Amino acid sequence: MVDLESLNPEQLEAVLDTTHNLLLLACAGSGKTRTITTKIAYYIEKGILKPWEILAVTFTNKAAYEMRERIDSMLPGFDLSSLEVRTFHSFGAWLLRRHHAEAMLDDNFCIYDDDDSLSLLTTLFPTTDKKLLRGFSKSISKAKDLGVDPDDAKLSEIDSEEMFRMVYKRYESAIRCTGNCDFADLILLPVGLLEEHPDIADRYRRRFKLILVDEYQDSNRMQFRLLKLIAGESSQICVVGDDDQSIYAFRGAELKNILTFAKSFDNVREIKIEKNYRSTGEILRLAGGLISHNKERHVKDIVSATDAHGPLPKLLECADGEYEASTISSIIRRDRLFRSTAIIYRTNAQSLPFEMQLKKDRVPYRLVGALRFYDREEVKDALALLFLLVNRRDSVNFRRIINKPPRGIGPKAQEEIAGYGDDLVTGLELFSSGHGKAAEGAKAFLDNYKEMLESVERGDNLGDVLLRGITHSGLMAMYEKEPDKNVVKARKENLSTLISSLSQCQPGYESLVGYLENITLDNSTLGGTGEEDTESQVVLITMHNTKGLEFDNVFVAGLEDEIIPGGSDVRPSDLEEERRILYVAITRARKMLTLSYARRRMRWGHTDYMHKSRFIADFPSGSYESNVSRQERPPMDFDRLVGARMSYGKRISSWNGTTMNDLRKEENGTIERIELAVGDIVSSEIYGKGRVVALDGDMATIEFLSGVKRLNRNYSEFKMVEKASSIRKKTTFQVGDKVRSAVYGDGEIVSREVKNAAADIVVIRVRFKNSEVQLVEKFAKIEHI
DNA sequence: GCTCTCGCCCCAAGC
DNA sequence: GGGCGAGAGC
Ligand SMILES: Nc1ncnc2c1ncn2[C@@H]1O[C@H](COP(=O)(O)OP(=O)(O)OP(=O)(O)O)[C@@H](O)[C@H]1O
Repeated sequence: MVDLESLNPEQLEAVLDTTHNLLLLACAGSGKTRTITTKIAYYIEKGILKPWEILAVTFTNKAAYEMRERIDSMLPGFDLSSLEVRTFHSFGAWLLRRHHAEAMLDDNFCIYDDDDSLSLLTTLFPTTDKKLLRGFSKSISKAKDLGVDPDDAKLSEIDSEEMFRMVYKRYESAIRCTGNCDFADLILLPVGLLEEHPDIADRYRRRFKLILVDEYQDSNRMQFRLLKLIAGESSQICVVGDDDQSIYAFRGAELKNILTFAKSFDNVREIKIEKNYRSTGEILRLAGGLISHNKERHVKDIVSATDAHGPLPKLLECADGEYEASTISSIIRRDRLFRSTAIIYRTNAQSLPFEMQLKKDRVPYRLVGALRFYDREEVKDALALLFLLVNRRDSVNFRRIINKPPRGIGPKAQEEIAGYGDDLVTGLELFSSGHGKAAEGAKAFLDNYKEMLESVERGDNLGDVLLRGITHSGLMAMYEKEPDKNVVKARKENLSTLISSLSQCQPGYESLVGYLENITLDNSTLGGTGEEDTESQVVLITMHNTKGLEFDNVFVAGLEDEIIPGGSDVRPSDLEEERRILYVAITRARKMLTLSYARRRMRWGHTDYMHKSRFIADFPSGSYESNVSRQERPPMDFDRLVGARMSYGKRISSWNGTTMNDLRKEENGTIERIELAVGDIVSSEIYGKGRVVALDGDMATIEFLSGVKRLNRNYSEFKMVEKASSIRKKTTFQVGDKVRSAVYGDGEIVSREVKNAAADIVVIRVRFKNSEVQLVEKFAKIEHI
């Protein structure tokens, strides 16, 4: 039975309403995803709709998998294979695969990623500045996301470069020649297809009776048009989202879509939820305070539905990036946060110090995204052979692989081959009938190509086909020549991962095409350690990637200007988006939230002096606890600062007008120096509890669980846990004594036994109201009453 | 056409 | 720090 009991009234309404188009505009953690998942399961269980009549669209692949999994577990025994849970792009690919001829694509078209698009541009314009081409590549995808074609008058608003229109035009005709498509085409081409073929559109309109879109605030103009095209008279549309979580403007996301939903569709019912089931009140207060600084938003509250409370969020100031990583790692180890913990940052480049630190400290972790498996050179090379196998017009992959390893077929020869026509394999055959080194190389390449093709058609295991392919082509030998043995090893491991994943596919052509589509759409399907056990590994992830996820413990690192908010051209609208990105990261936390920033950070091989993020000022006062961890900071940072000012010139802009006096004020700041004596038990925010072993002027040597540290008392803050004097003057108890404990309440001593007189280990048993506990007398936190 | 070295410049985030 | 492209020299 699908569980409707635990839903709140609004969620229940959204699940049960079968007659309206629904807009669920609700805050973070309000159970939007849970609602639509339940709705799908409910419709299927009650027989309201068949699985194939439902289409659910998510924003990321991860979200799609999770949603399918949740539905599966709600409906054991149902066959859900015909239920479509996809990202917009994967849905587009699915449509195009079914109607490739009408869309003018190859039977076995593959999808070009951003790199491939850039390669295509490079072959079209070999003499044009690479940086310029990169910009064009971005502009082209932006134009396509907006549905602006090369003849559109508004094109110059996207890219004012004079030659852009011509570049865009030639790119479009070149990609059509390959029979393949790029990411933007996955939305653009289906829109064209359905507009030009009403009969096809009708089929899908009749088929999908319920269409749900998660994270609708991040849909773009073309995705909206696609949604309109597949929404039929009798279909019910249900979109859910949160305008405060719109973080994909850079990809053309338009908040307008969700804010004007009621105008775009008929018979709309809007449901709002302002209750959060995920986080503690403390976390919500901080998050709510932050987002309330955005002007362009629908003001809504975010209040705790469960009234859960927990520790106040913490803000850590760290001397540098490495120190930030080691601090976070030591907190993770100190509090044993190995389960359901994430370290979240703005850019992938920030993951490195965490990877190194966690590896050193033997904390199991999983890196999400980053250098994606299929983006690695050797993997792309090997795949290029396969791409060419399924589509002979794939010029991008042809050029990638034809002269790798070198076989004398340079740019000139490549032009000649391309001159024979779009079918590059036929071109290569014609070329190979000539003479010379290049023709010989072409023959060798063709032999391998044909051998691979035949073995796929024969039904050989696909992994074996690839292994033979990369061996005969000389790719493998080429990688082995690399002088750095570690690189060789890593490459071989990656190739072997690739081969073994391929060998698990069904043999044959069709299955190969499917495999290739899958890996382009979802880069995360392979790679990493292979262990998908996120629950017991610390997850390293970007803010964008965490959308829709949740963790008990969240560290948000790198809260510095020029990281978040990033970039230097801070337009107000960008700033609001940056604030939303941080808001998304913060609202992933269920119980514990720790924010951190570094005062200096290594970037591009030199040290930058950072200023803490301006967003920190947006947090309500008292909503977080700033420990200001100054331990490692040399007392006089100013000399270095002045040096930096002179040598780095404009880079000092990152100080954003902070004056020396501000710094000094901060420097004299809030350290409260407490009296210490040898033997005292103190606690430090960074290192946890420790025992003072020596005092020497300003320096205190303290033994922490993680090791002995020598700290300057002017720059380190401690809390007294237990004075040594009070430890010595410890109380003893007698059987029958009435005692009080902060944890257990009042109780009575029932036994007392000296276990080891020399070490002063005396075990007492105390009976409290609800329990009986055994304690070591000298450590017991109880007192006489 | 291949390979090695020098010097440049680091703008993201995602499908 | 490092990846990458330009250009020299083979
Ligand atoms: N009615 C409810 N009772 C108890 N827990 C709930 C309820 N609704 C949702 N939750 C829990 O709240 C958490 C957040 O739910 P969910 O991920 O569906 O929210 P969301 O609105 O999609 O969040 P976000 O927009 O931040 O990604 C989940 O752990 C979910 O199980």
